[in-house]
Amino acid sequence: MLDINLIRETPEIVRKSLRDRQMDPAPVDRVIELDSERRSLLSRIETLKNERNVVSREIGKSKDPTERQAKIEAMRLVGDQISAGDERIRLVEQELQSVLSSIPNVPLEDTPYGVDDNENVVLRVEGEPRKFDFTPLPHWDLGVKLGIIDFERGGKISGSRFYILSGAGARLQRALIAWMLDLHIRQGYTEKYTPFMVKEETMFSSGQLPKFRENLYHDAEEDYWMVPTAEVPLTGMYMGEILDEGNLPARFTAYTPCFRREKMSAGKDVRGIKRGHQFDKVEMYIFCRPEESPAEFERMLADAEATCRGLELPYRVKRQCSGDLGFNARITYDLEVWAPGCGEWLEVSSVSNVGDFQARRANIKYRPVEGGKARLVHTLNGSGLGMPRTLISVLENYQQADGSIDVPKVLRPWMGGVDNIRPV
RNA sequence: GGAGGGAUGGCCGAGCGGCCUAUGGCGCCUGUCUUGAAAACAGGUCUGGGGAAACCCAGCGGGGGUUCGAAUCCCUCUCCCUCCGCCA
Repeated sequence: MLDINLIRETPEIVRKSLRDRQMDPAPVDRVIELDSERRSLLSRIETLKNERNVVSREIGKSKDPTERQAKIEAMRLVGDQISAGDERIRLVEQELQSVLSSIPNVPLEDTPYGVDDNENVVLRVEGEPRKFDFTPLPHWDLGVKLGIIDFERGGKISGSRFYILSGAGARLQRALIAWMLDLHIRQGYTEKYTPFMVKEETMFSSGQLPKFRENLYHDAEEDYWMVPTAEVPLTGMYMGEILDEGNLPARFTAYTPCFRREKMSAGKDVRGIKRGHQFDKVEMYIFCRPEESPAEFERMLADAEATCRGLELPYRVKRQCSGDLGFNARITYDLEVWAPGCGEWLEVSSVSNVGDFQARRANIKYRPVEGGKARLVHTLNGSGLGMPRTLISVLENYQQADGSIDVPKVLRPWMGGVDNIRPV
């Protein structure tokens, strides 16, 4: 959520942000109207409340029954006006909240302008794509031939966009998760194991609701929401809290499955395991002081890149253009790894600096050591990395002419001595 | 699932319709005293909103209600604790 003062004082910045994101700037003007209506109602009703408070106290002290009765009558009328006024304020505030919380974060000034993801800017390409002396297979062929991905039975038990990883495939993914978590711990993050189902309030805090309702799984009976990313419980941990400055920056890493309905991407990426309703991800998340968030952002990018380097996968770094930038983010870098079998760059990580946007919504502050008012923290999130796509890239990059797959060196300690996956 | 007990400021804890405009203690900050520290004493110490300011409004787990007036009474929900049952 944006600071209402930003909209009051410099609405043009927010209008431009919406236009750059290919959105209608009209909500900005609605916010301004509602805000001024709210303030004029407030000053009127609060005056009445003050009167009632003062007179009620007099009633308590008054000994004269006639005077008492007259004041009670008068205050009954004032009370009616207050109730009516409070109701109007409630409606105005409700709409204000709803409009305000639908406005996305303002991109950093140097964000490249672009209409959609086709205009994201490639900043760097790292690593040499491997030269094959045979035609590399896509993972859906490799997986089936090796007996490590079972698409048919995945579909049988759960429907489309589900699969079963089997034997060395399942173990390889588990090795990736364990290795990544340990890497992030060495990089200074604290591991968290969180609930995978959360309350509605938690979804709202991290900005998933109300905007992305369509993409979430929800248990109506118990009102549980299935997390679409670990960002949700990690943000939620501290909602409504004031943190000690001494604990900042606070860096966390978490493995969670992620559940997404993928309604918006119907028909896209249906082949293979690139886009499922359930996938695993290791996430990084940082709470920090506002002035250190740019440096933490660069650090997080480096930490995410270290996973690609460790796996020796060729990858490239892209900066999201204005039209592709996520709702919460001021700046986002995407990491894409090369998958030689399907011939694509696969997005395995998005690293974002969210500024105080999520913190305002979730009401997460810190108390400066030197005292004074609590200030909003800045939050950053980044995948480190998304599992199925990393797995795809590992399978496709490490495939051998004989159809087997070499296990990347860093993963071997988790593979029980297996360094090459062969057909079963 | 059943029975009972709780939820009040950073923490502990009083408060049971109007001297609560939230007592007291601990912690923390500032001052006095001291070479310095401790102790003692004095003052301060929550969040959000409105206002140029003075100041005002709201908040005692969440939501609703009764009343001129609610931390306090009523309804409801959530969470925590104890015991019983069931269970990976």
